Amino acid sequence: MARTSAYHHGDLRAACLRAARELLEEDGGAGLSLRAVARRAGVSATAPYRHYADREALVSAVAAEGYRELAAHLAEAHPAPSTPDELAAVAVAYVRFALDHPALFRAMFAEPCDPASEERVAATNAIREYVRSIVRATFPAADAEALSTTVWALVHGLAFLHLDGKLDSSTPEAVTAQVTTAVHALFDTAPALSPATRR
Amino acid sequence: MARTSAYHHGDLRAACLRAARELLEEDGGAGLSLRAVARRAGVSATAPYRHYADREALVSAVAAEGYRELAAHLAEAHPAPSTPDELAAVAVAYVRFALDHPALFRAMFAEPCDPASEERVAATNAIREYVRSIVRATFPAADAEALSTTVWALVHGLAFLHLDGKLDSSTPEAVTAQVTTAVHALFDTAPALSPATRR
DNA sequence: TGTACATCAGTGAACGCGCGTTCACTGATGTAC
DNA sequence: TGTACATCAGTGAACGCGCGTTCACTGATGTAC
Repeated sequence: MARTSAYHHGDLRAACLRAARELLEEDGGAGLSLRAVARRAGVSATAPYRHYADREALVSAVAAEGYRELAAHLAEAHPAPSTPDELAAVAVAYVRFALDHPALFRAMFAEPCDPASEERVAATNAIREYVRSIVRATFPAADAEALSTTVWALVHGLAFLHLDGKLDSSTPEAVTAQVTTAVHALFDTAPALSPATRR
Repeated sequence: MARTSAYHHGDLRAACLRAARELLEEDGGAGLSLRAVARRAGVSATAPYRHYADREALVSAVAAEGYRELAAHLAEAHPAPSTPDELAAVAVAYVRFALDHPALFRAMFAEPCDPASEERVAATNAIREYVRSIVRATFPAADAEALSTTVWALVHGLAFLHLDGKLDSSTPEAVTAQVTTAVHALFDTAPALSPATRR
């Protein structure tokens, strides 16, 4: 900890982010106020204003962090997928992330995004590029632009429908099965798109 | 109007719903409070409590109405789709509905649904059944359960990504093109699923 | 048809709450000489 | 190495706000006789 004294916090900016994340996990999106964040960081209600212009700025920063974590989580599921099966594993990771961090995921997507937040725009572009590169690797012959939109939408929709209880999310296995089935429905019967590596 | 006097409103329940809808369209989800609804309905702040147990009950009623309207809107796009093209038209209608009523659509999906609201549960089941019946008509040979999940997720994901500005929604044509392309990506290259009626 | 009365659907004052944000301030830190 | 001073990062009181909800109430309506 760089905490140098009781007065000067050390790294309040990061502490606010951490507090905001905790509030999201515990109270859902409703509990995410600047005052609550300050309270949890053990600091006066106005201290965060030294680091964030206003509430919106904090929320954008949280969302951007979420995007980065999501990207890392996907990469962890498979660093460079190039078959439908590997792609399905990444899809499962995407949905899992949403289910494991529901309030964060909602904060990232379920409110109008402030286009003025460069950090946030950059982070979502990174996701988009990541999906595109996977599709390119998996289906070199296909129109990567169109197909990657389709893939992203399918997976994103699965995430939200699960999040909202429209699909059975009672066990991790049920989720995995549904996501895997859906991804295969998109690809397995599509010879024109099939990659060379397919069994 | 059944308005029988200035004191007794006549049909405050319906008026609250209408007011809530207007607030959603104008102010987005943030403006949807019981007090604002009462104000707009021209009634004291506490009058709505005669018709709704609490704020949550009102929101659920609004969401349920939204589901019913969405269903009607889809049926209008095509009463009984049975080809990929017709299904694509319904998909476009789904996404259009989301873009035309963003705050309503978010209220329907983007917050944890109260499972205690029977009206709401029934309405979302209706949507699910509707999607399933379309898939059954279009692909008699397929596993309707699995495929309808895939279709719904794809379309739902497209709706949300457009809503959040992750896809180009600048013109209705752009949206239509993207949705149509995505739906065809799912089906056109899938001979095993193709219906008899396909060209 | 007229009246007494129960019921229904409103009112309005009041409660306590947490919020975002401003402001003048002050304690701690770091830098120039 | 010591000191003066600018700057930085906090504080805490205060602002005005809108919210959900409660409560005792009252005006309007409808029904039984």
